[in-house]
Amino acid sequence: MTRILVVDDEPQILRALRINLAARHYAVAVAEDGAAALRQAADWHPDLVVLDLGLPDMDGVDVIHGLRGWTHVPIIVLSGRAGSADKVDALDAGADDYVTKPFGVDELLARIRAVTRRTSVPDGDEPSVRVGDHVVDLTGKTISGGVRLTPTEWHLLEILARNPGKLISQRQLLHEVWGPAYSKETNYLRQYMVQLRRKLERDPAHPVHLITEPGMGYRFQP
Amino acid sequence: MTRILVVDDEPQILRALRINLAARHYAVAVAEDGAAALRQAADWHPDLVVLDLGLPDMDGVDVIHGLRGWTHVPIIVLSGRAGSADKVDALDAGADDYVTKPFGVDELLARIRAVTRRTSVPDGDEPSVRVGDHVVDLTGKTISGGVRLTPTEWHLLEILARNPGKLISQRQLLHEVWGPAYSKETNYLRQYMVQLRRKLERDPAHPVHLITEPGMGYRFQP
DNA sequence: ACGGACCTTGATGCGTTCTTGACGAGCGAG
DNA sequence: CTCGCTCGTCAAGAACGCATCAAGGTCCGT
Repeated sequence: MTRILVVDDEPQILRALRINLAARHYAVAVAEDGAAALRQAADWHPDLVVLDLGLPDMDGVDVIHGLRGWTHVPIIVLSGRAGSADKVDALDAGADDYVTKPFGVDELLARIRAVTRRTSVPDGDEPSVRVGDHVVDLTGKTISGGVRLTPTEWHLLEILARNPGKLISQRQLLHEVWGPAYSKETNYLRQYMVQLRRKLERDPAHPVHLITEPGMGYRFQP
Repeated sequence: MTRILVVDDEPQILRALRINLAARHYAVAVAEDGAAALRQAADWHPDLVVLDLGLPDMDGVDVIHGLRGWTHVPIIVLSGRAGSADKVDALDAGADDYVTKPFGVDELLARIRAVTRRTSVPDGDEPSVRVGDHVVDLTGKTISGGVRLTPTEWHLLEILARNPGKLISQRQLLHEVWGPAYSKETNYLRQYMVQLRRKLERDPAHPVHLITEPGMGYRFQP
């Protein structure tokens, strides 16, 4: 289920979007100001953010920057300002689309579909990877041999497996899985890497696929 | 260089876009009807298509379908029709964005940047350099031949490798890697240059790629 | 309320990496 | 020729990061 975070300070818009999105079977969370939006995004990891630029506590463009600092989650901006400069600023800050209020709900829904389609398609090219004796199906969330992973373990493994051979910094992993507030909690990483290795590696003490790069991060080696 | 195919039957729009895009260092091709657009896309493989829906020979939505049959190239639609249904049809057919005419050139350019940013990041260009017998991948932090570098070694090598052929002063290297307080500790540099050469150079005693410029700094020679 | 699965958090031991000092070789200047 | 400087090399203790174990804590369904 696609998770959408709606950020707006006008209750009627919030209400209308929540109803419409829920009717289309999206999971919806809402935030009424920029600080709450950033917190929600970090906690909940939405698949899409619908962001009103006119927030009470901070500039909408700063919210975009705050999100882009650690995630590439698609952002669709809503704004009452139709000026060209406003659009350019928001898009160049990292927004994916810009819709001028008043907007048609049908149009917004179509743009949501367009943006989610674009981001979900490239992911689907590598459905399964091999780790040791097991075959991991990233899309189906299944592993051969009766191995089961917890949600956090899946999240971690996915990030690594989608970048085979590439080093992923611990900072990036912590940001993606636990949120920006946990950049320093490397214990979490150690803990979960141990569990992943225990479940997937043939010899957990001498990992072949889930490699530690001391002081830098981790790497998935196919 | 990003290649953009512009599809429009109005000569003045074609002309304006061609000039503006060329000025931003995009490679531009044009087509004046749907059939030509499909042919051009197949031949030239553009990185982005800007498509006017009001073409003389066929419906714009059919052009989108024709493209989507074999490619996921981003499509930005231009249209004089502002109706919600038109937008929904085009977006659901596979368009990535929908801009209503008349449009601001700045806005279109920003939307082009937004769309290309999203599609080009996952592709991930792989800047790799050769040092002696080894191939160094700076983004994946990998080196051929099973060579491993420590974080500090990577940091140092990155600065040098990102400026091939250029002389980097010791002051600058120390400043970047160890911080402003260590501008005088040239022994650190000596220490780590030795290790880098030992790991990368064919003959560490007579370096070919990691060159010392006595009294000034170091240079990476590709 | 209870039990289990999952997530957080702390502590310990060990291997690697970093830091730091010292010494000799090479080189140009006086 | 000698001095002064910089660089390459070596060595050793300090500091750091990681794997691992273990113990709450939280949230869920029975």
